[in-house]
Amino acid sequence: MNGNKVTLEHVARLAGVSIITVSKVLNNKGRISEATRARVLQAASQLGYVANSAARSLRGRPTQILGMVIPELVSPYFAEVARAAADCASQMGYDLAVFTTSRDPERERERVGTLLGGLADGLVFVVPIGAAGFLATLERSRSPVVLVNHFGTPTHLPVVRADSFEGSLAAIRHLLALGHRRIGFVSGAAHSSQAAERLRAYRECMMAAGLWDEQLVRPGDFTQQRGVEAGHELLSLEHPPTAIFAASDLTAFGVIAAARSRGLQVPEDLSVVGFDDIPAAAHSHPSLTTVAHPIPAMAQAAVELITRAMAGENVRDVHIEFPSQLVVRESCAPPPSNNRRKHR
Amino acid sequence: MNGNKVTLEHVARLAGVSIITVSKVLNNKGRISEATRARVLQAASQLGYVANSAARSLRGRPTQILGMVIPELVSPYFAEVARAAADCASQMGYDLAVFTTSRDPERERERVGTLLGGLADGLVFVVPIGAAGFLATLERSRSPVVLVNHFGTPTHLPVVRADSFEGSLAAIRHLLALGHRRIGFVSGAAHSSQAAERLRAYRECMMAAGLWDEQLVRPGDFTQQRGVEAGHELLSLEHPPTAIFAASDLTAFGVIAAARSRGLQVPEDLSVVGFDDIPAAAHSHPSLTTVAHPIPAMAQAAVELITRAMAGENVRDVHIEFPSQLVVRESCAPPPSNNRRKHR
DNA sequence: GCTTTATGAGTTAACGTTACCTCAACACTA
DNA sequence: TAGTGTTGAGGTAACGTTAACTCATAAAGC
Repeated sequence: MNGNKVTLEHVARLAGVSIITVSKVLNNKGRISEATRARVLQAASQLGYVANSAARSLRGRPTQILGMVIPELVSPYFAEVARAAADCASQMGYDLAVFTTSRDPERERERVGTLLGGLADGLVFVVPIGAAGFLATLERSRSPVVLVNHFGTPTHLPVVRADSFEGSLAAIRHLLALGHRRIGFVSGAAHSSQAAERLRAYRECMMAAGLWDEQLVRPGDFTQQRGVEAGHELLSLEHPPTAIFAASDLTAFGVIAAARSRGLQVPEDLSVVGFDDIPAAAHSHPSLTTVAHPIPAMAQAAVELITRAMAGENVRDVHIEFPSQLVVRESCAPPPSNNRRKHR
Repeated sequence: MNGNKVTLEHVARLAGVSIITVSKVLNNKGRISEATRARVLQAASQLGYVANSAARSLRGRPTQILGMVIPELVSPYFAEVARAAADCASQMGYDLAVFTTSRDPERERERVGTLLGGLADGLVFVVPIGAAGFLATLERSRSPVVLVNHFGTPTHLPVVRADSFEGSLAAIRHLLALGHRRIGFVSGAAHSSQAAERLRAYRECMMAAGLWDEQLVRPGDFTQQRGVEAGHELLSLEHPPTAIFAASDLTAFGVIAAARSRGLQVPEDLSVVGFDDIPAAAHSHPSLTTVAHPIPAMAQAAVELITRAMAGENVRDVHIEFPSQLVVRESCAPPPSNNRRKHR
């Protein structure tokens, strides 16, 4: 692997001193004569010595590193969370080590272990899916951990999360208020608890309004590609929807692309609502009506919680929930049938 | 810090076996009776045991982790690089540990040490600024390292980078071809070698055309906020520019915002070119003409190089340069004075 | 009944680093 | 001169884990 690992011993031998002396020089500890110091530094530099942090952390030095385990960085939502957390951590004098797990539970467990086993002083765990047994283990280990967006099994671990239900409800009600009656839904990835919340809000609202139609719900996976496909599926229905609520902004962009390729105008012929409020949502044309999580505030809360936990404060059962909020922009309008009636 | 660290010893004591036996059970090595195995697993689970990866890596096990050291995740450019690399790494069976350094050279050195010192099998180092002595050290250490976007001191370490000069040249020539004569420039952060390349292209091109005017160059820092300020500065000049080339897309958005707040239309009254081609550039209104780095290809190349290096292949002096490319969209048009002349 | 073999468990040592201690040499004070 | 303090260096042990051994015990083969 690593051609020739340079250790303290190599440096010590070259400088003609003991290992301990080298360690002291490099850590600025103890009293060392200028001559020795110079010789050691010269030797270390010559050999390209880099301290082995695994060994160092094994000796119990705090690392000033916060760990973050997150499913992926590919989706803008997670990228934003990582960004915001890195920002907060940096402001508090910590560095953030971000690990992606590709949603593989085994890997997740490993990465969490890597981080808590000496590498990081604390851990922010962005939970993709309720890993019940794992969380219980984590809980018992009493390591400084904060869960972000955990919706599954109840836990005593501190949790920071954003509501998806209320915001989704607001989105559907917004469409209903505009006069829409056939409202399609493209869901998020099957394993996501956030996706489940969004679907639940859609279902409850539509059922309460007596507008529920199973045909109007299409499975999705948060991606733009799937948005295109699902958009075509919905718009090919005998009674196509006049509005579509997508479980992510990317999916919403896909739906819009599908609509355009069929000659439909957004929002004149089709209203579209997304979820996430990624930066592109504000810059797109038309700008996208969407539901926003307050990501910076969430990251701030998570980092603050973890530092409090590391300081020894008891944060058991601290649960902080942030509201989601409908951001009305340009991608929604009254349904075309209403307009026609008006014009006649 | 960590309330009660659970080690193999604790598990062993509870299960009534030796430390080694526990290690064997948890690693599926050696021959263990079913009864013992069950007891050990039960004890480990009960105590919430998580292996200390520092100790483990100290014993020389490969970690299947690639390290990435990157200045920050806040700017979309770096976020995209991290995303793309995580994607590639994941496809090759590795996880990516992303470290941000806030551009602090001391931290940078530390993080690189952390990663190479046992945590990661290899390192992708996204270089913010030429840290000459550090790179020499790294080079001598013979660790598997790939530099991304290194432009400073020559090195034998493998380098993957994207050109900024040619793309910037193309951007300025595009504006010249449209008829612009007064072209403003908002530079990137002072310490960035990429920013320097962009400025160099602007200067050489404008000087060659006999259009150089120092007033037209404003210092920037890649941010949107600074784009707003610099935009106002440039548009307040006695002879304001009819086009502005910004060293980043965010800055370009800032310039556009400044122009709008002064009642100017883009691109009718002011043409704007950005740099980076962040996702929002395609979705903005008007969509942004910009210069793109082929980030996915770069990430792919970097990850491939690092895996080759880890496999023992000699990658000394391998330098791969990707071209930057002008992406023409809607934010540029002929200057208004030209139109007037035509109309008269 | 004795050797061979399989099985399950434990021992030892080492990875690279650092906290804590010891120790030699020398320069002061009383 | 003896005692005290300062300076510079080295020694020992420990962090948690695991590879390579060793060693009992019991089953199988002759």
